[in-house]
Amino acid sequence: MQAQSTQRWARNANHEVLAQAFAGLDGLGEEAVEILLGLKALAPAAAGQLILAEHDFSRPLIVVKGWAARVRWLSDGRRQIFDFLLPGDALGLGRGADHRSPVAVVAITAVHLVDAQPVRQAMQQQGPARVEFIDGLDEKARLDELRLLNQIQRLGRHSAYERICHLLLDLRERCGRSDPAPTVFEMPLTQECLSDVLGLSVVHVNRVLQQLRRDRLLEIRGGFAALNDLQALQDICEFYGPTKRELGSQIRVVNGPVWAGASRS
Amino acid sequence: MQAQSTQRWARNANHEVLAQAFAGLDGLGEEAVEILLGLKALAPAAAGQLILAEHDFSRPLIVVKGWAARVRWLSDGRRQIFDFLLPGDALGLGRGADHRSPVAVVAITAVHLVDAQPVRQAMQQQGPARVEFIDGLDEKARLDELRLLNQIQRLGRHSAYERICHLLLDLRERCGRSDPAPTVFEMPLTQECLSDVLGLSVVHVNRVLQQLRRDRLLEIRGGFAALNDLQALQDICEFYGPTKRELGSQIRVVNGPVWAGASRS
DNA sequence: CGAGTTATTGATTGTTCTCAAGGTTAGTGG
DNA sequence: CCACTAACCTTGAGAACAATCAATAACTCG
Repeated sequence: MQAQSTQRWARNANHEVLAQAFAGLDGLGEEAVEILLGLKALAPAAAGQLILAEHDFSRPLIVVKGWAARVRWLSDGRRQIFDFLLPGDALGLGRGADHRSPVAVVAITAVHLVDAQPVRQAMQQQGPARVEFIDGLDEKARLDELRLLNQIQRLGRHSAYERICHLLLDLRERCGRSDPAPTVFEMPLTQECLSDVLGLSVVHVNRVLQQLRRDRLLEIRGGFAALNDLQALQDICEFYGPTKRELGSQIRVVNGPVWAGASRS
Repeated sequence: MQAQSTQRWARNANHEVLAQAFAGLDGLGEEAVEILLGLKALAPAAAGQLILAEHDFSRPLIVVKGWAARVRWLSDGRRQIFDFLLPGDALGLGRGADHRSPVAVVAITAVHLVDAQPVRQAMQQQGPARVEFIDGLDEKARLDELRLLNQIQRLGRHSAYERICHLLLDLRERCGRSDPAPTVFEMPLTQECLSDVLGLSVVHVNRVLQQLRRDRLLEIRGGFAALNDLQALQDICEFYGPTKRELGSQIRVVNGPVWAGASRS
């Protein structure tokens, strides 16, 4: 009974969400989609619950609903959030031997998960789904890396003001799957969460948010974020999402020196 | 003649360095090693030269000698270094379609590179080397991600003093392949470089380095770093390298709440 | 309504940045 | 061998940004 109902639930889930874990529907064929639709839901994690502890073996999972955070604690209580897992983000789908997670994963809102073990199995066997999954994960891994790189840029070289703009532009792209992404979207992060992603104190986040509100750039209230002036926001923090695909020329291996005088810090 | 001499150079290169690009020799068989030994050297990049521009298509490369940095510039000249490429680190070996690099790559010292295109080809064909390369890259990707996560922790929640300790412990593990890694190792980064990885000003890096020297913890001079008290350094910044494999229990998907009162920021 | 979480405010302290100058070192050509 | 140059490192003073401490207000949910 229970197993059946959770399975039915997964079947009813929008399979587009699951396909996001492989960077979209494009590359997935009949068999792969069938595997995804067969994935079984796990018991939902309530807000605040630990989904995976640091150093634990990670089981393959895909988030279908809710927000989770990848996080680490220092011994004195300082906390760093590395990034967020949103619907369509996966965990532990690497193809190597079982490994331990370098970070903990915690539910921010209630989080619905499906067990992605069948996907891993399909990737270890021959079949059309194997290559599709591997390629999809590869593309997804590129997006994940880009997100970590953007996070490093925020923390390393952005002011508090810029950090908040940059993060919210980033989240906007991930929240709104519509095209163009909406300027108002659901964003359940508290100021405490924001402070832990952005490496700031809660108090300072609060003050900078007020400043941004006064500047009529963005507003966070009641679990929603509203970006009022996208162009201004982008100019402030030089945000370029994964869609920045203009520029760039031919393959170039070695050019002139570029190092000198480049630092402003 | 030229092609022959560059090829001979690559053949003479320690093939253990190349195998590092796949997380070591363990998983590599006869065929894979043969492919690695056949890789052709490219013209070396001088210190300061651009190896790959941001948004350019990246060609598969492996560093066999020297240090490079993955870096981005903001329009006002601020610079962020994301991480370093050391001998045995690869670039553009993802298996997906050709893609543009999200960051620039710049030589810090003179850098010797080999063209890893044959590796990519081997990964697209059937054969024993295919799986070995894919598995090796997978493991390597995990180490790369760990490095980015550590970098985020440094920038987000560490003081300047802790950042420097943490980075140097990290670099030590990567520089000394011997076991245990030596306490003195070659480390060609200038204080300007350090400031751009660590999100600090050059002046402040200089002052904190002096403090660390006075505290007899570490010393950087003449292209070498000396870590005088590993235990103290590790205690200061809670550094855990990729070898931290103790702890951790069984697979655990959902536990009690852990969120409350966790923030110290 | 009441308890707990989340947001806001003020005052103060501290870390880190900026600007500006001087010193050191290593390499180069005469 | 020495003057010269260009990186690189060091130092001081002042300012800006963000953290901390402490308290109060607003919201949320049962």
